[in-house]
Amino acid sequence: MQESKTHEVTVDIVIFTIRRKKLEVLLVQRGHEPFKEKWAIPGGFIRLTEDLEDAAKRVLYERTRVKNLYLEQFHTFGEPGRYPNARVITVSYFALIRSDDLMLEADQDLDIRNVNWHSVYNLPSLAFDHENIIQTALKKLRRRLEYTPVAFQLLPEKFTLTELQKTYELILDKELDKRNFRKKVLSLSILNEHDEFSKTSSKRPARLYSFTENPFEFNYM
Amino acid sequence: MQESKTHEVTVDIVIFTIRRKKLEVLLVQRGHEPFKEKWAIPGGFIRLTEDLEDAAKRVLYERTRVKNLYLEQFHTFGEPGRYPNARVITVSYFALIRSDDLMLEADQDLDIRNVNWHSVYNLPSLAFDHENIIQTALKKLRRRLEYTPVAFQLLPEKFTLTELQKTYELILDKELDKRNFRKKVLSLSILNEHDEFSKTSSKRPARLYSFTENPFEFNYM
DNA sequence: GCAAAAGTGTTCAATGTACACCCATGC
DNA sequence: GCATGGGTGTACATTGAACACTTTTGC
Repeated sequence: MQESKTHEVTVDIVIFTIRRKKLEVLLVQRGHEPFKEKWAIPGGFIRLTEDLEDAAKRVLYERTRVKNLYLEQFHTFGEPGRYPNARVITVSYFALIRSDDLMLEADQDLDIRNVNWHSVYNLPSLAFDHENIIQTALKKLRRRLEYTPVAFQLLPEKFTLTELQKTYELILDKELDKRNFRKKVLSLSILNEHDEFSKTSSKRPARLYSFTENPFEFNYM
Repeated sequence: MQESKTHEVTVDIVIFTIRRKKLEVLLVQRGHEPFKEKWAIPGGFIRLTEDLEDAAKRVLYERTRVKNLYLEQFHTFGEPGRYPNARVITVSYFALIRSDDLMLEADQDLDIRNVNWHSVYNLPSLAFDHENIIQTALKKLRRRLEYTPVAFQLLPEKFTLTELQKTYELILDKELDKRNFRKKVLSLSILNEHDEFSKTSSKRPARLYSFTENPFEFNYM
């Protein structure tokens, strides 16, 4: 048998956010071969004494300066041909990041020259098998949405029901009925109703809600 | 950063079957340290040019002489402390194997001295984090059962509805209503009704059914 | 006062759940 | 003829899906 020590192991992360009323993923433009100048999802090698999830958090932090977000391992990709001239196995995670956390980004001395958000429904040509990884992440995210109200991870602390519905619609890529959606989500007893109203819309103010649960209790596997 | 090449990568497989009217998993008793004499799930190193799933199939074949069964990657475990004195990341699969395929086992010159089936609800003390891996596999299997009639993978080509129901009950660890179960499963249009009847029971013969679909089309992710 | 988004209920269909008795056979 | 597992249907509750108008505010 060949020695196992010639494998390399990375984490790659599909980072989703809602931005400009679209579901977007964070991509990095590669500065070197292979796939120079192609876009790729953020990733990095796992340190020897580092937990997989910690490695994912670290890579994420390096790219976005965001901590404590929703992170879920969804698949490990390791076809021998997926990486040119090396055997690289990648443990893949997807992350959900709130748009208001993202606002902090500009305050940091982050090098964002070659980092950009792209609509998940209109991706550029991607390096490696990253197209497949993103599509797989999206499928898993949609399925996860059936079980847990994970969309809250993409919203600010307080949000309107319309914002919540739009988030579902962007993830599922289909329109939902407003009355049915509200009835359903209110019946789940996961929302706090506030006496505050959104003034961002220039029309009738919308009631604000927040989420009742600890977001990290959604740990189905 | 430390060099990634000191990681070792394995596949581990939780192999389920229905045996002696129980849901059982295949365990191997370790012959050497660490965890000498403890039971463990089958596993092995991934070869450098080998796909992850092919590695899982190979390990499975080495242990059971069974090919072409249901195999699904469910999680990758890599806590730094999970393996003593080494960093071993394991890509874990669960497999479903038919009891009639298993009958072939005795015909082979397989070394089964330190291999045995154990009820998943009554496991011995296990090596490494394998207890956790098995429990995680069971959760995933149960969830998968909600989507796909994957229990067919555990049954012979032709089976009775009672056998199918028992399989569901063993996986879910709860009793199901006979009339509701039959109504549901017959409404799915996934069964061929045969004019043959089971004679194994010493009472009224039960009609035999088979599965209509290619079992490997259930490739949700 | 009108444009725009917020907010609100009912009807119907489909699905899930609870529940008990007769049937065909082997012995 | 009786013990054993096979086989069957109905009533009710829950959930999901379709569908349109009034309210509140900014301008």
